[in-house]
Amino acid sequence: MKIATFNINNVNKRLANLLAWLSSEHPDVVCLQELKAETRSFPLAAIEDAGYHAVWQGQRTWNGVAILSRKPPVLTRRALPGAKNDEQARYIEAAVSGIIIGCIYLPNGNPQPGPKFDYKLSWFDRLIKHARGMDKEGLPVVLAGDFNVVPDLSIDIYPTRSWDKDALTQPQPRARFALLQQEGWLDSLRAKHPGERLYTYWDYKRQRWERNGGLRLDHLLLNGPLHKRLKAAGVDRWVRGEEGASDHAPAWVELRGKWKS
DNA sequence: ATGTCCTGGATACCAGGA
Repeated sequence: MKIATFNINNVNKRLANLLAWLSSEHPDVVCLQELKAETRSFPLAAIEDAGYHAVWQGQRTWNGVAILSRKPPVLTRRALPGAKNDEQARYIEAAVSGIIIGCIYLPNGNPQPGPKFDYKLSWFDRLIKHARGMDKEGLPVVLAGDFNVVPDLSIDIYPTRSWDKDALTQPQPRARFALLQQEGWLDSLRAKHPGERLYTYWDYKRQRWERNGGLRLDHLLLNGPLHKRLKAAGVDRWVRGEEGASDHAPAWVELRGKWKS
């Protein structure tokens, strides 16, 4: 069972890229971020034609998240709990094949310091709290998405000082990511590729893709009940090199065990 | 500081977000 996360950076603008990747890699479940489409503008017909069911939460202009699945996902949430007036479409959750899939688009947080960075940190705190609650219930959970965090500055970003003041590299969000790991959420790409430079995002600016100036921002975290099932993990880098590509590439995990309905 | 890509609102570019 292959579960992937892909910041598509406008699902309608890059629909051809998405469909090409789906037909080539055949993920069973896909978490999408940055749909940049209103709920009614989600390209459901094309996604169904490609063999997927979907649940999604759209928003005009910004954000937007979706979960695609070869078997019908059972929607469990369309927002992250813990805030009364958070209108931003950054979280959707569904059960697929006995696994809870949390699809995450964590706030970018720039510029920092400032209110956007504060929002990033409070959103992250809400995520940690919700993750604890789900873990306590003993269900297998995958938290997959664009966390907008570079976990380890020595290996998850190309050698540079350019991002030193950026919200993606600050100690506060990195400490929160580390806390999730301490609480049993396995960083599956890192677990399968210790010591290896892995990137999932390359800025459009300054030929970052051509120079492999990447950052690892997209993560798939597994709670305890899934650790033993982790078979493989990787990044579909080729997607970033296609015409009209998103600035992110898909990241994925392969889990052992039957794909059950 | 720069660079890219895209949207939206006010135009016939520019601000803003990522």
